[in-house]
Amino acid sequence: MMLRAIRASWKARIEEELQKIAETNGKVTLPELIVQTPPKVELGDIAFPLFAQAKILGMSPPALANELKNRLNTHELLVSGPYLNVRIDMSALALDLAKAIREEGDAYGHNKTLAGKRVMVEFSCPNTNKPLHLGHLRNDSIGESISAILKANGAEVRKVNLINNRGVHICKSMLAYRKFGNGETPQSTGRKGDHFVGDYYVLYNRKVEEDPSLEQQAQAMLKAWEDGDEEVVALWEKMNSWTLEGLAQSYERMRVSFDHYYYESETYRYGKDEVLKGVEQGVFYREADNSVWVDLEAIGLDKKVLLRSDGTSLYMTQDLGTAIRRNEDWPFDSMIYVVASEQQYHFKVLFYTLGLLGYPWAKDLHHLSYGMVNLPDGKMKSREGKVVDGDDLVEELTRLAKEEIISKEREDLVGDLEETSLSIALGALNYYLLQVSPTKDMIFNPAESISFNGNTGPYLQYMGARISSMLAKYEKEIPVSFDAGVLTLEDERSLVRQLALFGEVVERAAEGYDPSQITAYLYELSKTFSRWYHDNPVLKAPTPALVEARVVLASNVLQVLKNAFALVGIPFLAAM
RNA sequence: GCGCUCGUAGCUCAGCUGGAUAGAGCGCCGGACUUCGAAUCCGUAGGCCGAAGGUUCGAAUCCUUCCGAGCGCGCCA
Repeated sequence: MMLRAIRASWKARIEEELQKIAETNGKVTLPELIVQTPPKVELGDIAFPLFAQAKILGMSPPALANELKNRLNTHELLVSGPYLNVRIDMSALALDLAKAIREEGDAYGHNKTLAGKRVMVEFSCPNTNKPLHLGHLRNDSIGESISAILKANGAEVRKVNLINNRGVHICKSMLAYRKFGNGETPQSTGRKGDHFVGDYYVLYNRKVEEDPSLEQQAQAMLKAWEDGDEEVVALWEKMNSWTLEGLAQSYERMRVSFDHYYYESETYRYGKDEVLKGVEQGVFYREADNSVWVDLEAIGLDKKVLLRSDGTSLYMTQDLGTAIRRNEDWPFDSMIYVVASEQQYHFKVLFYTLGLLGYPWAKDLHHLSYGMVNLPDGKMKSREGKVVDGDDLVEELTRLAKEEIISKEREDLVGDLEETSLSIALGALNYYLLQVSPTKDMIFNPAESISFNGNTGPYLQYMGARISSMLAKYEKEIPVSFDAGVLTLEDERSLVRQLALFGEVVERAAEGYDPSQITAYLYELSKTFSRWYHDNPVLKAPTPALVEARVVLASNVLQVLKNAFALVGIPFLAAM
């Protein structure tokens, strides 16, 4: 029986007993028991605070706790002040746990709460006028992680990327290139395509300060693009492909992938018909100047325009259309937009407006809003080129990881030096970005992010590598049956308990759309393990029974580390 | 001005959705490698949880007000 079932059964037992006490006191209903985990292992494994029940029964909580313990009369219960705690039979749990982990393997900790649900996750959504920067990296980390977490909860997930390849900002880099490019190409300069195009975007922003007329020229270029001007469209296609090639390389290196791409150059046409239908349905209204509006008073907001007076569409219009189109392409039960918090208003309006149009799935749309990434000395400014470039950052982290491996003389141990260094870099980066709750703004401290010591991704990877290395020295198969009764240390108890809790953490992470639940869990588990492993021999434990039991425990920790790594983009390494 | 989000150790962050003495990492100081990998482990110091009220047996967590920060509030995307 696993921890959850054990808790439920104790809860039922104690509630039943409470009910008996209540009846003798002439009371009928008591509030449901709260189930908690005690802060320290010495206090047991399950805690039931009795404040509310004691109050109704007119007893002090400690008295009630003692009364319950006496009535139930088992050594597993202990009273700690106002709490009635259970110290469960850890060896039984350890056996069940080992069996479950052995049978489920990479799927241990997964569940079926979202089985049969189709969830679309949109993330990344880069512009084609510049390379990925740190902000995109946070977006990508969260997008990949939440997708993995939802899958682990049984959902069928479709990851989609919407490429913003259209608009006046795209024309700015095109304009600068046409004026100052001299026919250079990524090939001729050896510059990665997205950076090449990005350079011209920065150049535009510099030049426009001297020559404000560039603004109008960019607008004119956009008009020409929309009118299908051959020369402009050709330039657009050329520069777009440069950027997209560069982005594809970055995604591959950062292990980010998508099931489907949408392009704004197509989606920008969507939505107009839907808005017009809304006018017919009477959920939107038309002003005298012919513009179309939606009234948002019902959700405490003002009014929002959906079609311009000249009949052309807006950002909101196309997002309406795109959402509808996507649901036709791949009917989903819910959809998650991983987009920075600055667009909260937009999504609030979008979801509400889709509801007005009568789409039942509108209530299942979710904006996974995440905070800004700032630098210790302030904001990033992409127009000024004051950004932490994604490729550069990964490059630098990889270089430092490589140096570390070399200085420790582990080149032979790790096999592929490049690959291992990159894995460590990505582990460091993803962990750094995901350990912060998504809703919060965060400060990215370059000096700190490249540290591989302390509460970092590489620390976790190192634990995985050490366990792997130790188990490789164990000559025999990992035992299938063992005597769990010899695992008597508090840390061993704590490890078993934490491993058993993993599934609930996976659920919580999905419910809250919060990968930081997983990173926090990982650190706790690793910390407990490393202390235990530091203090206690495994292969050289004093008795064969203890060796077996500890080997099983270590291999269980290893499996759970791997499973959790997969949810937060930390590559597993058998050696590093 | 209005709306949303957020104020926790010097710095960067947790805090299991209202419960036990508020925890980590970094940094500081001090310990542990003839021992399964020291990218490790252990210890010391460091807090009026932005402030004041309120609800509650019980508040970092919920409510109100104030202070401070970020982001929104275009027929831009």
